[in-house]
Amino acid sequence: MNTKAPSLTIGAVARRVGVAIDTIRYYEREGLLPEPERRASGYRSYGEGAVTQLRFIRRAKDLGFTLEEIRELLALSVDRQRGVKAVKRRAEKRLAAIEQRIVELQRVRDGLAQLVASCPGHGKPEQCPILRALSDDEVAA
Amino acid sequence: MNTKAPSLTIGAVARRVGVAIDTIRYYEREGLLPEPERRASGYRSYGEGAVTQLRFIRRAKDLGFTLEEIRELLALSVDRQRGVKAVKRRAEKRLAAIEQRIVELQRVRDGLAQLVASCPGHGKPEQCPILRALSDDEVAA
DNA sequence: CTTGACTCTCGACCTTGATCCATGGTCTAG
DNA sequence: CTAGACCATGGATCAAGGTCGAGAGTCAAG
Repeated sequence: MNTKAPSLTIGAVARRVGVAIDTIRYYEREGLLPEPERRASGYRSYGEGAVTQLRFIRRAKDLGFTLEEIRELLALSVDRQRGVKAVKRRAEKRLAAIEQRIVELQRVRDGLAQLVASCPGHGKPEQCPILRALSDDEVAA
Repeated sequence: MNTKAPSLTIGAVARRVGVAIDTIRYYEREGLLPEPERRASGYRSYGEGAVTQLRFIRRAKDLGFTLEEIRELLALSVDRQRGVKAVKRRAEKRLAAIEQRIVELQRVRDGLAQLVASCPGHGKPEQCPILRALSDDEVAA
């Protein structure tokens, strides 16, 4: 297996994940990343787990989760003491929120798709369905 | 048709559109709304067009456009002929981004749903699939 | 040992999209 | 006329999510 302790510097982690060093320290301050080990010099010393967790954060962020939401997601793994049941409940809550978000996005997508489909892509602005839909308030006048 | 000049105060516009007065002034500063007429007193005086345009901005914002993008859309909508085509392209781009986001969210949802389904909701933390997935790397991709 | 790259902390600053405040003028109903 | 809404400006503040710089210590190569 793997018996060696990798011990990456903050810069190495940053390069691996493709994120700024300052961002890593920022996440640490914000409680999204655990405080890492320190060398005698005070340098932060990370293992592979930190890389994984950081990637998780970036992916979640790319999906539109706020840092606060990500903090919650990560809290699931900290919940060990509070039991599997609590973890499962939180996961279910998260799942429901994600599904809700998908539904909302789909609604937006459908509306926009319809507009795009009905726009010829030329002609006068007054006849562009996209512009009309955006500005019309169906006051019928 | 309509021969009277409506002349709405900023507050009236705000109430109609459902937006804060400060937000209207903010949009004006940011160039999303044209500078309105002024009464002798200095009060801003708006016509129905401003209401329409403000609604446009809010709708576009709800569709996920940034204010910067909306500024562009507004500029384009004034541009006859070429404008419509550009507007459609922007809308298509936005649509693609939204669809991409939905797909990614669905992937996350499926993963999380699977975890939730496979977790008994009791037992030892080490055996909870949710915790294992979050703490280990989720190589599953 | 020296150089250059790297890291530390702390605090200031940035962007977006607003929102709030102070101070003071305006408008309208009674 | 007067009270109570309403509006004006300029600047401060907010929240999120970072980003940057100063000043100082550390590390690895030559």
